[in-house]
This record gives sequence, structure tokens and C-alpha cells, in this order.
Amino acid sequence: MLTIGALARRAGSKVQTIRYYEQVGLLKPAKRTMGGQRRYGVDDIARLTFILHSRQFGFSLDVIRELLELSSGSQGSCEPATLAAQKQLNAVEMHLLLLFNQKKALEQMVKGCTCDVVASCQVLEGLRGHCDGPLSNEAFGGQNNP
Amino acid sequence: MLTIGALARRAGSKVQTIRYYEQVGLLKPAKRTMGGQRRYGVDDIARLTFILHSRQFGFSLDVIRELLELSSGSQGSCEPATLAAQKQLNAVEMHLLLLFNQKKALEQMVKGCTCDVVASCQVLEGLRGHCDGPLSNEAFGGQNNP
DNA sequence: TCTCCAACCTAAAGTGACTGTAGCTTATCT
DNA sequence: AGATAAGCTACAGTCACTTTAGGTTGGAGA
Repeated sequence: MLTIGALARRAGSKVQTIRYYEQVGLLKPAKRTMGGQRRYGVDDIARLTFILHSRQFGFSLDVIRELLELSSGSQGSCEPATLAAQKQLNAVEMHLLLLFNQKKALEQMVKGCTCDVVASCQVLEGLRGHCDGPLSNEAFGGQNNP
Repeated sequence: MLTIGALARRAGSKVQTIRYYEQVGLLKPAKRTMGGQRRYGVDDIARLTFILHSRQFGFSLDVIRELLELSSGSQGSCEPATLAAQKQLNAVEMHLLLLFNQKKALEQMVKGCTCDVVASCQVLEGLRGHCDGPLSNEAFGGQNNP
């Protein structure tokens, strides 16, 4: 039986996070000592680990709730899981593209600025939007009016 | 003189976002009609555009506040701007690395799951943490206990 | 047994950057 | 004059936690 602190250390999370997960129903209410302190067993370690891993993959808590439910029964199709993973993969790929564009534009700005004065600073010019680098609004999927 | 709606269309933002930026002090309080409606001029378009661009680069509103102040005076060194851009670039690069690892691990999970049943699903196995792919906790910079 | 203190508890507020809602007022057009 | 799109304020909600305040418990040493 672990205290909440021991569980946190074991799983690599924070104490508050564990209490939060219980509060929102991702972890079932823990057993308590007579004094009211939480105590955890092996199952709880596994469940928390599952949640933390899923978070690292970027899944939302709502999706994780479904994945947990799916995982707890060993019967049935795992299609919802692969579907969720595929969806998450798509989201990650879109995010990657966005960040990659940000990176390129930031690099250009930083590299381009050899000046020392505000008036001719490439960075500030870039932010004002007079640059015609790879980061005009369209590059971000912005929806400006013509 | 533009209404708030016209400004939003022009700059590619939402009406509420403009009001929010005014509220938190990124945009100065707009001129008002006798009836209390906001009216905007050319300067306001430029300032809002600056903010929106900066947001697309991932700068926080606090940083944008400083960049705006820097940009408004044309005297002085632009070093704080290049410094902020460099810092943002570093953050973006770290984020990219993280996402790239997520992507690889998700791909592996999705590709690996040829099964149909929960019991042997690669996705769920991956989330449980029994995978030894490129996504053990360390890959994410997690701080687990030994 | 007593005391001490780290670790635990709850409830509530704060974070960032908006977004959404309710209920009202204004500007503009016919 | 009436209709209605667009504006207004104030406040609550989002997500996934984190922080704070103020109080309680459990286990170890004296």
C-alpha cells in the first residue's frame, strides 16, 4: 500500500495531479486510512501509468477515459483505440507542420537581424508583417479577408 | 474609421479577441461613438496585425506587450527583440522534438496493431507502457524515479 | 507517552488565451 | 417608424493542471 506521495514518485507524476485525476474520475476513489489518507495498490500504479503515458502521447483526458474503459475489458474490438491513435497522429502531424513553419520563420528573422536598432530590425519588421518570407499569413492557414 | 467587426475582418481575427486584447491592455482603449461603440483607425489595424503575427510565431501576450513597446519607439537597440525571438526559437525546437517523438511512437503503435481485439492491441499495450519502442518515458524527458 | 514535523487533507482560486452566453443598446437601412 | 444586424457589458466556461490557505494525520525519535 503506497501513500499518494510514494505513488507519485513511483509513477513520475505530482501528488496534486493524482488527486486531480481522482476528482475528474480518471482514477477511482482511493482506499483511505482511518484518518482519511489515500492508500494505493498495484492496480492503481498501472492505471496511473496508463494515464501518464497517454498524456505523453497527447491524448486528452476525455479520450483517455474511453481508452481506459476499453483497456479494462479484454473482450471486444480495439478499433476505437486505433482510431483514436490515428486521429491523434493526424493532429500531431498538423501541429508539427505549424511548428516547422514557425521555426523556419523565426530562424530567418533571427539570422536576418544584423542591425542593432529598432528602426531597421528584421525581427520587428517580420512581426509587423512586411516580410515576404515563408511566413505570410497563408503559411499559417490564417483566414484574412482580401 | 472601422467598426470592431470591420477591423476583425480586415485583420483576420475575431471581434471578441479584439475586445479581449483591449481588456488586457495590448490594444489601447478604442475611440467611441456617442453611443459607445468602438471605432478604429489605421494605427489600430497595424497594432492588431502586429499582435496577431506575433501570436502566430508563438509569442506569449506578455512578450508581445514588450515587443510592441519596443517597436513603438524607433530609437534604441533591438536586442530584446532578437533575444525574445531566439528564446522562442529554442522553445519551438524543443516542442518540435517532443512532437516528433510522439509522431514516431504513434505511427509505430498504429502500424503495429493488426489485431482486432483489445487483449492484444498494440495501441493499448503501448499506452500501458510495456512497449520498448522509442517512447519509453525517458524519450519524453520524464522524471521517473528509479 | 509525548512531541515534532513532513506529509497528508479539502476547498477554492489562479493560469493563459481566448470563447461562449445572456440580456441589453445602437446604427443603419427601408 | 420599424426591423435587424451588429454592437455593448459582465460573467461563466474551456483544458489540464498548479497554487494557496489553513487545517489534520502518521510515524519516528526522546
